[in-house]
Parts: sequence; C-alpha cells; structure tokens
Amino acid sequence: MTQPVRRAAAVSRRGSDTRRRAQRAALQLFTRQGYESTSLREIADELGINKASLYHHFASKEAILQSLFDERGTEAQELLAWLREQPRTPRLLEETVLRWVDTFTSDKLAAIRFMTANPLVIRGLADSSGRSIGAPLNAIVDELTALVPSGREQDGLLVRMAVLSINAAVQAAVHAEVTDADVIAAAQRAARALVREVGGTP
Amino acid sequence: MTQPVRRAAAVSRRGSDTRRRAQRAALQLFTRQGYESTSLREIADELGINKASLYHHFASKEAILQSLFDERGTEAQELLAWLREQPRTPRLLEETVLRWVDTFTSDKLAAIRFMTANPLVIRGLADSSGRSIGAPLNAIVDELTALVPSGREQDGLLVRMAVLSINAAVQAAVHAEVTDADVIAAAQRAARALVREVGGTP
DNA sequence: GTCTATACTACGATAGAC
DNA sequence: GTCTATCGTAGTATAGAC
Repeated sequence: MTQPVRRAAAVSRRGSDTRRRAQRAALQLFTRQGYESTSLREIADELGINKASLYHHFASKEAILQSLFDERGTEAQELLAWLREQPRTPRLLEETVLRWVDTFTSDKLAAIRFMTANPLVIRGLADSSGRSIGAPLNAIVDELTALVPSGREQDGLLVRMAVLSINAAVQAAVHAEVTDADVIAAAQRAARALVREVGGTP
Repeated sequence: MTQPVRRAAAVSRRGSDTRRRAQRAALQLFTRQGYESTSLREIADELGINKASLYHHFASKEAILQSLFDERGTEAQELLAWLREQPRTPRLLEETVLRWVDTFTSDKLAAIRFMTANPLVIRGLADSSGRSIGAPLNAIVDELTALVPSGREQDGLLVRMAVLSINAAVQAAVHAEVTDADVIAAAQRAARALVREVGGTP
C-alpha cells in the first residue's frame, strides 16, 4: 500500500522514458547521418523496439524532429528584448555580441552540431506558432546590422559571422580532436575578433 | 560537303550538352533542397527529358554528384605543395592563410554553397582515387596547425576557422541580400582577423 | 506500450523499342 | 539519345491483436 506513490515525478514532466530515449537516439542519428538518411527503423533499432511502436510516441517522423526543438532555450528572445530597450551607443554592437557568445554552453553543442549537419532541414523548420526556428536569432542579427552604417554590407556580414561563430567553430572542429570547452572558447575569441574587425576599419 | 566540320569543338572537351545541363540543374537542386531530397525525376523535369534518359549520361545518382567535383580546381594541392617547401618562419601561418583566401573567386561560390548545404554528403564523398574530397584542404590545415604551439587547441581551431571563412561567410549570407563580391571580401577580412587573433595572444 | 501485418508511395535503376 | 514500361526495394504510415 505504500509503494507506487511518486511515479509521475520519477518520469518527470514531459513524455515517457521511451519517448525521451527516442529523441536522444534521433538527435544522434540525425547529426551523424542526416535527417533524410535516417529511417524510423534505425531509430527504433537503437531503442530495441519495433518501428511501428514509435508511432505511439510521435505522430510522424517530422514530429520527432519538431519535438527536439520544443524545449529549446529562450536566450535569443531574452537577448532580443534586452537589445530593443538599449540606447543606441557605439558600444552596443560589441556589448550585444559579447552577451550572445556568453550564452554558449557545452550542453547546447549537441543541438548546434545537429544544425550544422542539417542546415536545410533547419531552414524549413517552423515552431508551433509557424515561425522559423531561427527567427529570434535572425531578428537579433537584423537589429545589429542596423547599427552598422548602411551601404556597408561587408560589415553586416561580419556581424552575422560573429553571431554564428559557434556554428563555424563546431564545423571547424569536425576533423579535429578538441574538447567542447575549446570549441566554445574558440567561438568566443572568433566573435570578439570579428566584432573588432567591424569597428576597426571605419 | 563543307558543313558539319567543327562539331567536337562546339560541344567542347567533356560531355554532351544534355550532360552539362543536367550537372547544372543537379547542382542547383542539390544546393536548394539537399542531395537526398532531390530525385532524378526532378532533375530530368528541369531538362524536359525523361528520368530514364539521365542514365544514358550518368551511371547513377551518385555519379552525377561525383561528376560535379571532377573538374574542380587544384588550388589546394598547389598551395599545399608550396607550403611544404617553405622555411618555418613566424609569418608563414599568416602568409599561407592570405594566399588561400586570395584564391576565393565568384565562380567558386556555387560549389561552396553546395558544400555548406550538404556537409554530410561532402564528408562521405571520395574522388576517383578514393581520397576524401576535402583531403588537400585538410592537409593544409594540418600543416598550419602544426605551426601553432602544441597544446593550444583553441589556436588550431581558429586557424581552421580562418581557412573555412569562405564557408562561414556563405552561410552568414543566406538570409542577407549581398553580392558575391561582398561575401568574398567579408570572408577575407574574417580570415585576416582570425589569424591576427591567433598571433595576438601569445 | 509493443507487436505483426500490410497499405501505399516514391525512389533508383534496368530492359528494350524507336 | 530519348522514350515507355517495369522491377525491386525501402520508406512512412496505419490497422488491429495482444
């Protein structure tokens, strides 16, 4: 009479254990082989269950993909809100990029690796409200490029590259043997260097 | 008796017109939708021919992909050869990266765009000798990272990022309206800035 | 929640006529 | 060189028993 009390707590907030194991396996396989090249059979095999059983947890293959971004962070939205209420000072560009690169953490690298491995899939992905997955970050980049004198498209590109430096670092690290901490640190140094390049050649 | 003389010259060195049109269409579709998401039917439709007719020009879908890299440039190999016979001076890193980024030209951007859209396909691609497509460039990067004091993995990553700056610039430009010339110029400025970052913090 | 069985579709690829 | 017709396979997805 005193045994099956806190089941829900053990399984935690959202989804069953199988569901989360499937998400984990899918993220791994999607990153290694690509989304289109990964079949539901492969994911199911990884869990030791039947292909059809996956449909008890997800409505479709795309639903698995979508679910991987359901609980994603809100750093971009928060930074965007912060940015929009800042006075337009010359230092704002650098300050914003530095704040952005400081949000890079090791536990986000798996998502970044998936993104760099499947750029076209990401571009076609929309969240539950129909907005593109990358929309908040793109909004930040647009605000930042607006800080750059118009007509200086190169500087706008360099700002974009600074914001995307974590992606570039992950890609650069594909053929190298480095720690996650080194990847993040390199991305941060690169972002700083790129912002300096924008400010340094007026 | 004086008409069909220089047919071969008009059709040029390698392959028929249909073959080249197929390559062109394939490169476009592979870049826009991804290699796996592009079917032979779509490529054939673009040419206004039947799917089966493609097999007269290419043995398989992968053969179309391979053919896109058959006539690729030899810049990487040449730079590698040059690099290997240089004395090891402190300036060699910067000098090599600058030589590399100076090989960026507008007519290579289509290939770069394809690569950034299909990173996993590229990783799995081998040329006719069985070597990875990116092997020469990787060899350059390896030589260059060897110039960096060992144990400084971050610097090695930054060098890799500098060499890959054209890819990063292309990706940054996806959501921006800029000219090819601006993309290349931004990539070159980024490469310089990254090399400076390596040398600047000893 | 997992299974077997199956429907349906699209793909890459081949055979053979013209 | 292009076509029609077809093969074999593998994928996503569903129905229904347990």
